[in-house]
Amino acid sequence: MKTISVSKAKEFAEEVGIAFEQTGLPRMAGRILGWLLVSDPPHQSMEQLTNTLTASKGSISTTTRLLIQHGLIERISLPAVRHDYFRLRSDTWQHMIGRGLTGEIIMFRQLAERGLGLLGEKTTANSKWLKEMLNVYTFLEQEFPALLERWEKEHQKDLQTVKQSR
Amino acid sequence: MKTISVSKAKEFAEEVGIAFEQTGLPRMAGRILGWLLVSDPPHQSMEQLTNTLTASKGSISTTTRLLIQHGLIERISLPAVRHDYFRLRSDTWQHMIGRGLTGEIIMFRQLAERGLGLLGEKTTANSKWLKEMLNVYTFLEQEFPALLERWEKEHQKDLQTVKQSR
DNA sequence: TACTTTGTTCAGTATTGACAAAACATATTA
DNA sequence: TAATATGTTTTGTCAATACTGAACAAAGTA
Repeated sequence: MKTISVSKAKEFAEEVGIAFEQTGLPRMAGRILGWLLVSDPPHQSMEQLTNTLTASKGSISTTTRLLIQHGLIERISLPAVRHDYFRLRSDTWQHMIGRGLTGEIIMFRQLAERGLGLLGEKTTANSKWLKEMLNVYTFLEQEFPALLERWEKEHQKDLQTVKQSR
Repeated sequence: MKTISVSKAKEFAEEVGIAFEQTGLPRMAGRILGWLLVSDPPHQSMEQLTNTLTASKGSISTTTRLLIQHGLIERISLPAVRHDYFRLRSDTWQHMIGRGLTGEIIMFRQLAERGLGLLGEKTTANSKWLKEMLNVYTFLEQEFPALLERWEKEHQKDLQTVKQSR
């Protein structure tokens, strides 16, 4: 029976921190997510978070609120327990994808529109370029959700397979 | 005949700057891209860039090099002209997509793998979650290029339509 | 060879933003 | 009401980094 190494888990939390920093969230947000991804149990109190991540209460408090607003984690409370716990939401990856990928697609589609609006009716090398950009991102904006739906369907099958193999 | 407003174009460059900042590039990189998207002519000298963006030579020099490395712009030189020009590459949007969307997909797929590696064989609430995450991002990593190829095919058709309508 | 034009590199500055620490607020138990 | 536990908000500090400005390099012109 292999027990998970806490120090390795902390390293992992740091890595996730770096990764999420690249997506625009504060590093601490990624650290919390990273830890919640591998912590046992999957729900952790604020005290546990401050200890394992060696961060201040204030930082954890602010960042957990941010993550809750983004729909990535949720606060849970147990009866007869003073403090709350945080855990990943079951649909966190949907939100991650929506915030990152879908958000970027929409942003660039809007930029292309604005740029074309500036150029007006004139057809220049630039307008040709911008039209192509608008074209791609509009396409992605339509097709990307369809792609995710396709995954969900295939995923349903996977789950059934898992059930059968029990 | 509507002439493009320079001040509006500068505003646009600033907006693109903000947008690209969110994707991890320096703001100045986005400003340059934004200006090149609407400037007339589509190729601009370093002096023109320093003037319109009110930025220092050094900043433009450093940032154009960065953009060239990323494959987003290219340096062009005209015969009998001392200075060089910069312009968008025709395949810039492919690089934008690759850097942003594809990169993010790969990054998160790798994170899920690392997390699962940490948990080992144990099946917990977390491992179930991570497996799902790995599942989605692996799916996206495979299907996203296919999606782009599909666009390119449909795009070929568009171009032919344009030719016919001339 | 001097001079000008063009572009790069580097040192210093300024700005941004994440974080810690402490003050503050709220609620629970005694 | 006092005392304790829990969580939030705010203020200040520090670090990262984009940017400016100046020194420097290279290459073309007189």
